[in-house]
Amino acid sequence: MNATATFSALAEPNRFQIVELLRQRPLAVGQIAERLKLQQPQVSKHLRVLSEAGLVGARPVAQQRIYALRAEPLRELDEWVERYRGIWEDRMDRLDEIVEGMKRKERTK
Amino acid sequence: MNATATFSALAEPNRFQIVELLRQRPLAVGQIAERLKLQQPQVSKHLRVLSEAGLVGARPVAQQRIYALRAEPLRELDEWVERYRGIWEDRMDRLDEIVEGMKRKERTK
DNA sequence: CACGAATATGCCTTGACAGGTATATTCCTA
DNA sequence: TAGGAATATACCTGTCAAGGCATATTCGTG
Repeated sequence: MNATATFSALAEPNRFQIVELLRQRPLAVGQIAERLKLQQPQVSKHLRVLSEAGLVGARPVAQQRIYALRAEPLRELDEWVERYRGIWEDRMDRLDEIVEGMKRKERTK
Repeated sequence: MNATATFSALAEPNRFQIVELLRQRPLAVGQIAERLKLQQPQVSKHLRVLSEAGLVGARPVAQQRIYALRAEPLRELDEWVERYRGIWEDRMDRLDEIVEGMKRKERTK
């Protein structure tokens, strides 16, 4: 589970847009380019990155390649963020208590 | 909800590590540097980025600054990925059907 | 109030990456 | 099988971000 790979793929705005677009349904490269008003080569490059991150997969149809989302990285992302649920289900900001604890000399190290 | 900002903050491995570390409990800058074997200035810089992304907050205690996770971006991330649940709860790979649909000439445009 | 501890900031260098454009590749069809 | 459509790749260029290091800043304490 390489989380940072997923993050770094989604950090680029155009790639993020592509993923959002593919959430609705699979699309060919040209269709993506058209809808996002991007040039075809850049779309291909972004798809490459997304593909290497496992976020999309392609299927050839004639000269077209239909790209679709792949579940795994997203599921892993879901599992990752789930481990942080406590942070906002707890009343968070345990900061105060912790800070108090720290004032008692280096218990913290 | 600027998702790409969150992604781009978490895309950097050291920052990701910092977040993982802070999940357990808030820490001072020096403690983070020590545990991750990073130099203090870099830690400060990373914390700055995380802070601007809203992922962490600081609280001064003497000359120290105690950093802790902040819930909001993580919750938003959770909400975002939730919208993708269908992708893996469905049997995914609607690819096949869609592809078939596409073969019927440009219904897709 | 000088000193030291903890942290932030500034500057420099280097590497990664995104866009632009041209071109290669693949595959259908007349 | 030549031509064109759809897509991938190569190359160049500019930008930006991360690390290293020096230094500024803040604050408690003797």
